Amino acid sequence: MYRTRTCGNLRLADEGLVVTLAGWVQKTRKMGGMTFVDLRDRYGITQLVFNQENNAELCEQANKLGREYVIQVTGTVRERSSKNPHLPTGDIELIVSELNVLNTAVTPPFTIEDETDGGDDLRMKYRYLDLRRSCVRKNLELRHRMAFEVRSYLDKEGFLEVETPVLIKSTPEGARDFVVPSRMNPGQFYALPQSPQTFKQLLMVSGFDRYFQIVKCFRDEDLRADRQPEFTQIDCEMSFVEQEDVIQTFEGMAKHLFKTIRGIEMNEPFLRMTWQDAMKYYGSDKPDLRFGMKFVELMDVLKGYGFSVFDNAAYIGGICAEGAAHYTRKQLDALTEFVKRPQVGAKGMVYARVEADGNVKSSVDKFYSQEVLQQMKEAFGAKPGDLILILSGDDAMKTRKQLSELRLHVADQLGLRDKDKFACLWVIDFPLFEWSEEDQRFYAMHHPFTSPKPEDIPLLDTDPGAVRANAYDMVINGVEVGGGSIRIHDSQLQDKMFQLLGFTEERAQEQFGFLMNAFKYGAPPHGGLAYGLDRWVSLFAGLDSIRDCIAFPKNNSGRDVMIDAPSAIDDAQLDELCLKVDLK
RNA sequence: GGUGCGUUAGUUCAGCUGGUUAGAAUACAUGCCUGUCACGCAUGGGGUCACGGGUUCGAGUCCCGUACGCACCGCCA
Repeated sequence: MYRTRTCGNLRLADEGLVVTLAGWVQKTRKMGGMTFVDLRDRYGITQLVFNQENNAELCEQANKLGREYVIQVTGTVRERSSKNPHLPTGDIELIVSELNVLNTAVTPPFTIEDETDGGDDLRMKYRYLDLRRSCVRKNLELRHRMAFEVRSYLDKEGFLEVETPVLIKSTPEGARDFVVPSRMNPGQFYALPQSPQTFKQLLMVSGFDRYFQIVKCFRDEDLRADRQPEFTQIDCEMSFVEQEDVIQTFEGMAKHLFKTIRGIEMNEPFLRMTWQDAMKYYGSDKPDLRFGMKFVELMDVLKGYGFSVFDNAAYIGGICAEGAAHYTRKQLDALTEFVKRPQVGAKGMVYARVEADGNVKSSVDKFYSQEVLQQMKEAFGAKPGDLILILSGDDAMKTRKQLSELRLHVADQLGLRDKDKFACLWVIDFPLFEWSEEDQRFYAMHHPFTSPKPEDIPLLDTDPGAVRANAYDMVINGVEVGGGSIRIHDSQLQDKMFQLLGFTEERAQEQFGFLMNAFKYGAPPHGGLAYGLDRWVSLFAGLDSIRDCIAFPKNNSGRDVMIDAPSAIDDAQLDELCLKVDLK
């Protein structure tokens, strides 16, 4: 037996016990006559003591230990004379009587401590060392516990976990596919699933009724802090349900997670907001509701006073930052620079302070009387000490998105995005279609299997852009943690959808014939949802990037810098697959 | 495809308007130290200043390009 206890669980009550521990040398502190060694394993850190007086030879051995040596020690648990309140095991130490070096280690490239000196790049290259750090390990432990609670909740609700294939068929809609060449079918390719969407719908046709799967999905698109090329979804589907049933079931799961993982009881139903309102009041389909700063439209108030920027605008809107009138000219100029960055794209920003006497002082005073400015103040319900920020533009949707960026930026500056505060929201009634100027056609906003709201079905022929979908997203703190829809289960309606999306009958048959055929054999009404596990975990862990809750993530350009993938393959492999690489 | 920031010791960084031998902290090595836990003290080794080109009497520093990293826009049904 390599060990009888772990480095995390010895306490004062264990005093006098003779135990054997095994782990990694975190640090040695040589005091001359005595040496302290911090021994680390997955469970914690235990201090080992070697004393020259007791055993000179052993102490000499301990002095030769390097960082990250793997050792096994046997010794007696003793109460410390000077305790360390920062460690759970800080009341005790191990008086070592036997030391066995199981393996040596070269000096690691960064310190393996919570406050590491290593940069992200280096940590990813040596991820196996990074994962020894307790703060990273804790994220994976949290991930495990969350996945466990998800299974526990869904099992109790009667869901079955069913695995669906990873080698499937490429579809042109949506994200780019990762593809895998087939050796046995030369010139043909599998695609990795962007989601198990069609399979879970087929399972509904098969009568499985309640399905879920914690499953890897793949999208070959550019990455972000919250986007990896392979990511994990909690994918769910239910039969004989309406939107309300799905929302209730998965709001229940969210509450279960908040309760079991974070100890937060959420008794109130989550807020719901239509997509229209989300865009109108927050300029985003995933508004962060931890704070206010709801948009106020100012077309009626500020138009027609000779300020040409506003007079020619298709949209004028603003936000009110409570108590932010202390912003200096320099800070306001920086905000203007922020909105003028190409990533935001506004032309400029107008600001107005509400002063102590209630008067409004704005950057465009010469165009507006105090009377008009007071009307504006009323529109916001602004108080003395508040700061009003206004954007305008000739494209209402674009301007709202810019205002949304500004809102989030100001909230960050004012410290309003508290990671321990959670604002949960359902965004509902998404549009069914999105018009693409570039391709001059409609695309499905969610996916082509999303059903329209029954009352909007007549609009399919007259005004497809106005059709609302039975689709819903769950948004927490401005993060889209999941989304879903009630699906089309009628093959004729599905035909019509493909038609509107510009599919010829042949192509629809070729791409999705298997699903449409299945629907002819008695498809039940069904719908579902998929949660993003990585986003849920990083939200609960308070992380800025989902990378830190993934054991072996990809970097910004989709590379695994540890194993150095992707990589070229040799000619024999290419020949076998009948492939030729032509790097232009 | 685009924008911004960055690349200097094992690591994290400083290095101003170009000017002797490129620094600090930490890590590492050696020695001292019997209650440390960010131990302390002393000494020491450690650099292709990412790469290529240009400007200049002279480039870590200025300019152009490339590569890589991070964040973002486009993209992500």
